[in-house]
Amino acid sequence: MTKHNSPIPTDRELAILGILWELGPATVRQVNEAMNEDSTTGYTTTLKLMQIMTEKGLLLRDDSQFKHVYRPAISEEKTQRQLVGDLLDRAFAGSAEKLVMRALSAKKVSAEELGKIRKMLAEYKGIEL
Amino acid sequence: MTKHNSPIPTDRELAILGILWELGPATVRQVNEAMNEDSTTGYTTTLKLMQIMTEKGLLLRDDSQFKHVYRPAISEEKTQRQLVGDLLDRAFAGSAEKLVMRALSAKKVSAEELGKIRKMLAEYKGIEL
DNA sequence: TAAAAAATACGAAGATTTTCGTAGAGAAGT
DNA sequence: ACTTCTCTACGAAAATCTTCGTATTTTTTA
Repeated sequence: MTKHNSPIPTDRELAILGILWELGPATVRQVNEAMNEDSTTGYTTTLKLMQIMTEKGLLLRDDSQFKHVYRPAISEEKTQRQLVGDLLDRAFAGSAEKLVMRALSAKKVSAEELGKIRKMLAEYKGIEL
Repeated sequence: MTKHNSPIPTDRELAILGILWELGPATVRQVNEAMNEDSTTGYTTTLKLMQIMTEKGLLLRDDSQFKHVYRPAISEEKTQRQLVGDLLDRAFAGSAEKLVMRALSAKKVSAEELGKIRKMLAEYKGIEL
């Protein structure tokens, strides 16, 4: 199994990260309420998860106040790179082309978004040397 | 949590699928040996996993011979679409553009592959309206 | 300031995934 | 035929992930 310097978030962990990416630093209560717009998760469930994530190094906690405030320890960008890199290895034998192709058909991208992607790609200069 | 018509393969399951995509229909022994080029997995572990995958509908089994022969029940393409679609939802709030961007930086794509991707994208006809 | 409300800590149950040992059936070698 | 090797079946341990209940502490409210 692949060993990562920073751990790959699990499913629920990623849900929490997504909420924090959107809200910015937030309390357990805020995260739990955002969570419950979709499914229903007990407050202490969310709390426990966030405590574990803090132990794992996925979140940082400001506990100077009674209501602790959490934020991601790793940037959205890096986490996303990690996740997509992981998927690339595990399901696409490293072929970015195939992954892009599948992404387009998985989601029926609009002509507009397709244009944006083309533009982004045209401007994209490989990795700097 | 999202309910899928065909189940999303777990980590180990995906490893097995990847091997079958590469080898074509194969026995447990063959899969296990391919597996052990990376890590070390006991033979019965691989066997059990493949039996479970068959129950789940991820694999098809030809048991007309003593040595059963397995193959994926779902195409590589569809599985990949499912996986990337799932990641799109879970980590990219549905933005294909961001996912593509991250894929490029996750893997340091060569100039050559970048060219191929641009070409594929230029030829790609979005979903017609 | 006492009762109620809200927050954290923590253990442990439940669910899922992964691994393996053992038993027994079928093939192969001598 | 008999011993050995290989295969499948299957139960269950081990590991991981998710959920929640209870106890305790702090804040708020009446």
